[in-house]
Amino acid sequence: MPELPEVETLCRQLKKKICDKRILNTETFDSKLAEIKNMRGKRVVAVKRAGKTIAIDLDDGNSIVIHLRMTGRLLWQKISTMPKYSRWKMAFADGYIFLVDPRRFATVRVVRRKENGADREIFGDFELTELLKLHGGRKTKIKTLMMDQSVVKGIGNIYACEILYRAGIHPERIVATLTAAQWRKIFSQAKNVLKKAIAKRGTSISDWRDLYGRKGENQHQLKVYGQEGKKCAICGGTICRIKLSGRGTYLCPGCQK
DNA sequence: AGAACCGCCTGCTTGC
DNA sequence: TGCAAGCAGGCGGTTC
Repeated sequence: MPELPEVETLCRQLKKKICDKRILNTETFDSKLAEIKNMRGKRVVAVKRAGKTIAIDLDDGNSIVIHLRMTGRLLWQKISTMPKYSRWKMAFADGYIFLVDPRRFATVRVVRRKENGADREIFGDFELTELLKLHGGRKTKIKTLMMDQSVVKGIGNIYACEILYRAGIHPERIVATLTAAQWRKIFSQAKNVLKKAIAKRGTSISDWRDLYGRKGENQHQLKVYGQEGKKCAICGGTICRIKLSGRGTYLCPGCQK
């Protein structure tokens, strides 16, 4: 599922591919997306990521805001042949971008653009002291807090597991009981893990592909996610899987207390 | 207010 | 082999 590194990968590729280009046409193939107007004639002026959402800024002051949710993909093709599970497409002079999504969870909206800063962005205006002031006393579990997009944007299930493993903290740890040192560890590992995943063009554990249909390379860096039953690289213990508010969660019981 | 739960979806896996 | 049930999960909305 696309999280911050995957969406960042797509945005960088989109920027190179469609910036300053005119949209010749758009077309919807899914009744759930019937509301989207035709963006014919609009020129792309910027492509920006905010958390897990992609914003394609247009020259008329509107933005096409895309959220891929679980199984959504954006795919560049030179030919107009529709890939399986296509739900929407944009046509450019030199090719097409298809929104491909078998589960139909992905959303596309056209909104009036408002200048919003990099608030709650882990590589933006994010500040640990501010987060602690707002949420430091919460009774919820740390993994749940990390995945709450209103707290910090971009972290999903895979990276939450990987960050907490590297920080040596149990996903069910209650937020209010974390020490200052542990908070710093989580924050620095979050930046570290996400930065490395961006460099590897994302994690293709199931169906993530980039704009050109290629897999990422970060799945080879995973230490706990999907590694149930395997040996922990640090302590030699066995990686286990638990359910945390309905979501599959991977950890090393030896390293994460 | 804050935490937990539900529904949206459909391909894939599991079990009989 | 075939078919049904169960599973996966981000996020907005609802409930407790």
